Amino acid sequence: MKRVSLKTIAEQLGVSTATVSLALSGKAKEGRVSEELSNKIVDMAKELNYMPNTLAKGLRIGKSKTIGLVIADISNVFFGTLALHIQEYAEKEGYAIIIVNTNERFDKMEKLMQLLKARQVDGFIITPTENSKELIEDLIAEKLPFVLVDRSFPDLEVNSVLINNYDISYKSTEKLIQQGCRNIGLITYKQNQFHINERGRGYVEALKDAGIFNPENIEEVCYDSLKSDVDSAIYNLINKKDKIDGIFFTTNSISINGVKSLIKNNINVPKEIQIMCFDESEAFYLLPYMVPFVKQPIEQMAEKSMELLIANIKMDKVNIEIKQCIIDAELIIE
Amino acid sequence: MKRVSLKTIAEQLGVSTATVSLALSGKAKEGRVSEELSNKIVDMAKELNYMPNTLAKGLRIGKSKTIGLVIADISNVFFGTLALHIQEYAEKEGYAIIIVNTNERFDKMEKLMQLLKARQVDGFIITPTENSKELIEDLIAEKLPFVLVDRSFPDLEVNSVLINNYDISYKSTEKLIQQGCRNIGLITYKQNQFHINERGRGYVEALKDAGIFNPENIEEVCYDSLKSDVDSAIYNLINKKDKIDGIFFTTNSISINGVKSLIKNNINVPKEIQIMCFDESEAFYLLPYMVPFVKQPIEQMAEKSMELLIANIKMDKVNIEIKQCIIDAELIIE
DNA sequence: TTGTAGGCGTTATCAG
DNA sequence: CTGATAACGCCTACAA
Repeated sequence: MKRVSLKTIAEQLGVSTATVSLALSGKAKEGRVSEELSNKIVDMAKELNYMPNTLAKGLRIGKSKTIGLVIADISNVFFGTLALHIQEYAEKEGYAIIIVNTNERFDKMEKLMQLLKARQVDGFIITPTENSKELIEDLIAEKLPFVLVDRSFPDLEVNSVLINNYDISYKSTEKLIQQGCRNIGLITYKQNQFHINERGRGYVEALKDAGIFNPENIEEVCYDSLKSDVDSAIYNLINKKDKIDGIFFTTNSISINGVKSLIKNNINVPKEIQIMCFDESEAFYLLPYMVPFVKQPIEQMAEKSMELLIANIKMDKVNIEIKQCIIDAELIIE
Repeated sequence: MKRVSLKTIAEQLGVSTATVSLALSGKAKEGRVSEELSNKIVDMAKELNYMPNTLAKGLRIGKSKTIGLVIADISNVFFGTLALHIQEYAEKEGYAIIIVNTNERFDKMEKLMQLLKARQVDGFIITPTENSKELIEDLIAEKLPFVLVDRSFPDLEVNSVLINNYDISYKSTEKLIQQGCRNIGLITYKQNQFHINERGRGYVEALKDAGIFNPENIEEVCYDSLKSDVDSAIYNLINKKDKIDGIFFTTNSISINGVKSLIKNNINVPKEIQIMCFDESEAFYLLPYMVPFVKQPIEQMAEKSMELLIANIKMDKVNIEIKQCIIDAELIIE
């Protein structure tokens, strides 16, 4: 049972493939094919269950109608949700999504970008790994359309969709202060990514503005040994001689582990220590107290990313317009 | 800046594209191209940063080296983790993954399957939506390679990778009985999917074998109104005149919501009511007691699925061998 | 209004 | 050992 192609239909009807192509791509209306013939062709296509070969089409018109989605880890709920919405918007626009996971590793990202290029993706949506600026610069040099989401490089003029990391972190820390905290700790990643650093900066500035900043209250953890690092961080914070009364966590993974660790240490939240988390977690709803958190507008981020990317793809590598979008996150304290 | 193709290299070197193709696909060794020329070609390819066009290759050889992954909801951790591992195994084998989300809806699944077929995917890995048997039968009729994961249709002879749903559910319920429960409730989906029904059956049989089955202890909830349905289910269970002393939840989403609801109702777990959940959740680790759960071997499921699928793809639509794999889940009670 | 022909980038076949 | 040439399925000038 061979696949049915334009040729199959053409042969059945004794017409040329060109005519069939025109009829099926709706160009009959433009007076290119008679209505009668056009109808016959459409009927036959349906009868044979014809399905255009996207590969051939892509080869011919130089567009694969495919977008490469490069993320750190699709099993992380934040990225999973982002991917879900990106896929849905993409589908609406006729694009398919090829997903790849970098696991936060530069070498994987490099390899996977090559793979996606070889597949002639029309564009990329990327949450870049630490220190991957050069890979992004490659894209610019090659004039390939792309959008960075969630993360970016401050000194690179590229399309990006971010949240207001600094502001929302400032606001979160300020909230802790308003609620009476005077000695607030921070647990963040030891790394070099702009979006994370901005969160830390928001924390620092809020405390400085309140005149209660203490650099010793900052704990850094590593992605690869997260659990134990967070445990030590919490240990350090709760055993300071100046008693800590608040903690700001800069990512969802740190938040979950931090809360877990506080519970393990029998810390009474929020009486002894008040907290402020990044990202929602269903886990929080199992606790007897409301866990305040920064809610990222994931769906809008997905929508905006697709919008920017498709706009860029459409203007076809010429006259590329750069847009840096900031979408406000929301502080949920109920 | 035009893309570099075989032709570009051929022109630079004054040889034919055929020779370039042979050299680059490593067929020089087979004595088809002189080592000297072959080296020159490889060097030039590197210099020009040549990248084969997967679309063209796919068109030519009739294989896209792409696999369609059809799942319910990539933002669900279970599917996210599955997707992560599937992508990694696929990558190792030179395949890319196009992910689509059905949101458990038949019409979406139908549409998305068409989309994937048009993209000439070489095979499918599918977690089929309820009542989607006919779509699977279409695949069989079209002789397209595929594997069902997590879910299947018992009366269909197809490749599938499942867990031992009946056994592990029997075992879980039995465990509750051993721990002293005598009046055990069930919360499950009101639906028609084999894997879920098997979990229910395990529960029923374990109770029957112990002589303590009571059909009134079964509560059914709907996917579309999960939260409120689970709340009512819990309400019903805890207000029975024959006091419930144990509950078995058949999926991860039901488990989380169930636990949440028990907490809201100030039920003392496990003193008043012991529970048994499906799938791990980081949420469980925030609770002051160990939440027992059924741990699915997600990575092995991913590996096995890819293995089966690739084996099927390789034997090229002829002599298709069907394999139904059951991988044992594990009861984690610490 | 319809058909012919060429080409997108590859690979496979067959000569030379 | 190397090179023409055809073909994969589709689109699109251009010709008829």
